[in-house]
Amino acid sequence: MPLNSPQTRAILETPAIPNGPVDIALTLGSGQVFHWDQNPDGSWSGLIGREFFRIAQDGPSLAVLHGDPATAAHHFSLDHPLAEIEATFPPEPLCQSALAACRGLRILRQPLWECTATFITSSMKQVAHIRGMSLAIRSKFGEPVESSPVNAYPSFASLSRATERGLRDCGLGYRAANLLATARLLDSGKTDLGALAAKSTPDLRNSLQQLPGVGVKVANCILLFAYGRLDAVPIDTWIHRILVAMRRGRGGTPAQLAAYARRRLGPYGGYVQQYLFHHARTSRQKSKP
DNA sequence: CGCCAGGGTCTCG
DNA sequence: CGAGACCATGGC
Repeated sequence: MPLNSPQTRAILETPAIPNGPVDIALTLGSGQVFHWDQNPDGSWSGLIGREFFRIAQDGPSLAVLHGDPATAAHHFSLDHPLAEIEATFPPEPLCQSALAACRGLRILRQPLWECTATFITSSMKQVAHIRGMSLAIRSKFGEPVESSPVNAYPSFASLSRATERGLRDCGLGYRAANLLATARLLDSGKTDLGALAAKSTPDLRNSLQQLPGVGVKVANCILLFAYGRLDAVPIDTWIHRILVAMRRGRGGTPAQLAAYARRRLGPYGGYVQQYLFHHARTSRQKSKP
């Protein structure tokens, strides 16, 4: 069945064109989210929360073949003004080449708990490993979703009833205790991730860092990928190296590099960071400087 | 085998 | 505040 047939094609109510293009492969493959699968026909299957979606690239926009188009448009942030965002990219060659390579990559709006949990498991793990842990946790603790091969990510209430051993069996290692402790803290009601959204970015960052397993880097990932704080810049090993290169080899303390990133990457620093991260990871040559 | 991966936490100056 | 040790796991 061709993607363009009227029967299988559901055009988004809100065209993406006015806000710039969206590239689904770049967006889903850039290490923000870890459970989507590409089908033989090129379309992508995955869950947004507890709903199953099948989505294909359709020119500069998306064709939602299964699922609610409005939910997809919100998740893929089709309202982000991409042309305006691109215009804020710094003139540095590193930033401009990343921009040229990643046009259409959008920062997703992920469910708060799901994003928090997956990035708690992400520390000192490669992207492929994070995906493996996400799928294992979904399979072992998550609930099945109609027509989806992948289970929904388990709620914190559900995970709070898990055991550290059960989570270690999903490959989490020492991260298992952190994920379990955070699930139980949220289940106690002492912290409400949704209510935290009213806070300023610095206050929200501090609140997130109270969760076991959430330091400044993971907090910035949650700020960027779930709370839509587009100026938040997660500094992992890749971005650290890039920032040092932009400073012509001059290193510095984490606080100094964070200040430099905030000053140099601008109001959409999270976007710049994501383009730099994905471009560096996908264009690494066999020879390194 | 050694090294690295989207780090956090604790301890000690 | 800043630096170091330690924490598991898997791929290359």
